[in-house]
Amino acid sequence: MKEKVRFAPSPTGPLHIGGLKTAIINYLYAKKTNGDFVLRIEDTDQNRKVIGSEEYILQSLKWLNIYEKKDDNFIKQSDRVDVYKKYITYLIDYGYAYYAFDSEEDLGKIKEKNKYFKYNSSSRENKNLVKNSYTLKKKELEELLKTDSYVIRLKTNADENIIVKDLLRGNITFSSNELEDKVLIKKDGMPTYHFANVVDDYTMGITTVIRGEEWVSSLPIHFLIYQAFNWPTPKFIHLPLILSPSGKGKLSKRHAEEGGFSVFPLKSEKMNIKEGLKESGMLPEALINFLSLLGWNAKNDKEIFSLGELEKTFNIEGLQKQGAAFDYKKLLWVNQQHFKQKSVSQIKDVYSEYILRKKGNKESYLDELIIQYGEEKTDKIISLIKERFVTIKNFDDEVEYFIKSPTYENSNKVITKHDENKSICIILLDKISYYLETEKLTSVDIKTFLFELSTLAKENGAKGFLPMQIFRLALVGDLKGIDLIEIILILGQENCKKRIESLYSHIKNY
RNA sequence: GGCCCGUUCGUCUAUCGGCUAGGACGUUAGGUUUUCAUCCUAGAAAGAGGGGUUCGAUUCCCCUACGGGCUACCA
Repeated sequence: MKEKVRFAPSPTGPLHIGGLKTAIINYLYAKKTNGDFVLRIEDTDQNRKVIGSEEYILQSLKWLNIYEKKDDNFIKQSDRVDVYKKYITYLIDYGYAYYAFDSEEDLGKIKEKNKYFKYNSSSRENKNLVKNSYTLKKKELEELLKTDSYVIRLKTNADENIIVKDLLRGNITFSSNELEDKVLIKKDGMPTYHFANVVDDYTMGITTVIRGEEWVSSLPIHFLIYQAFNWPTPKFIHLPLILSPSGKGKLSKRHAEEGGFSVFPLKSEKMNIKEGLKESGMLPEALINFLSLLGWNAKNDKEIFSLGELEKTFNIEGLQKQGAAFDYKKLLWVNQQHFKQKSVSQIKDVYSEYILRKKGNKESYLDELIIQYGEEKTDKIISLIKERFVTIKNFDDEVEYFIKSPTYENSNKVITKHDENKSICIILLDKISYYLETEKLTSVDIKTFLFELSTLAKENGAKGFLPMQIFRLALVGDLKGIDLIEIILILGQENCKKRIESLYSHIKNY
């Protein structure tokens, strides 16, 4: 039978890496088994809905390149209320579910008196405690049903062992006495997660349910619903949770807001996330790579995978049982590795998209480079700097000194106010200036010249690398950046001359 | 508190009873690079504790401890 899996987020906020990981594993499982991957929006709680988050989820998955909405791969629970109504009728008619009229206040009071109160076989028929199909007289019941102010609960039996198989964890045994008669249909007529989930998974033909570990405890409830309908259960895989970077507790929405663990920014009346992983410069393929390896491994030492490689290599056997802490530094490293594999034109695409999202395409250093240096030289620059990227944010830093004349705030790193030091620096700057006037720049030529300068510096009691430092300082404004000779060649004679003069006048005023 | 799940370097993990416990991130020390980044080499760093089973347990079983999840008319 063809496999079919689903990713079923609720639109209550941004997609953060926990949800992302579940989505990715579902996707990989579908790919590996040649099955289908569908999205289901679980929006049965109208109160917690955050406007914009459904669109947000769609965008995130599209950005990751693992899902695009079509007619046959998308479902929304709020559109299916009639379906749930139809199925709940069956459960009522056959005695698997019943009406209950206890208000939330009533139940609160009961729990206040008895901390260990459970709404199940132990209390269901207690007339002094609860109001439901079992405790009310027929007439009373019919009257109350007219008010529409009731919930429908699942009827659980006493003293049963419920054994459910999880593909990762094996058989898990629950005692029905520990369960409660969970609400299936809420007072507002909407189904709860438990009910909608089972009905949907069955009617959609889901073969394997892959979801987070937080659902293990409601597994027996779901199992009982399948049993009541006499439906076959799908296979279950409960993925370990992603822990907060400290390793304590699962990653929460709070972390998403504070730590940038969501995909995009999201602004709504309920939350304001300013920066997502995308804005922080992550590549989608790197994020997928990193998240897949958080709780899964290919039983070898390979760390860097393309999406295609993951699709081929993924298997259930490599899935981990214990929770894994989110390690931002390792994500950065994975991101860097992916950048190294990018071509120049890919880098340009990534940057353009990044800057468009960030600044609405204003202040694009890529555009600026092309204006100042032309396509060919721009490509040359990118090929030289891309090795150095950890995130796409590095683009601006690496390129800035090609675009703007440097300020010399950091000149004291090389040139001190000591007369001796200052005077040799001035001599060297003079030499460089003269050289730039007279010589034509070629790589070999510059090398020879720098070697001569080095000798000169040493003769004057300075370090041999001082000329390089001064030259770099003049061009870059700091002791950083790509190979000096490359910088000289890219900037060209005129630019170099200007910057040398500029540094010259700067230190004269020391 | 109850129920369920889990437990190998700081972190992610390998090991399917033979271990001098391997790799990766991070970290430390060197080296390459005129600089920064990269890169290279080396180092420190772990099977929670106690019982079994076994010739032999990180590996299998039990107990304890610790961590996590759930305990809503939220998902």
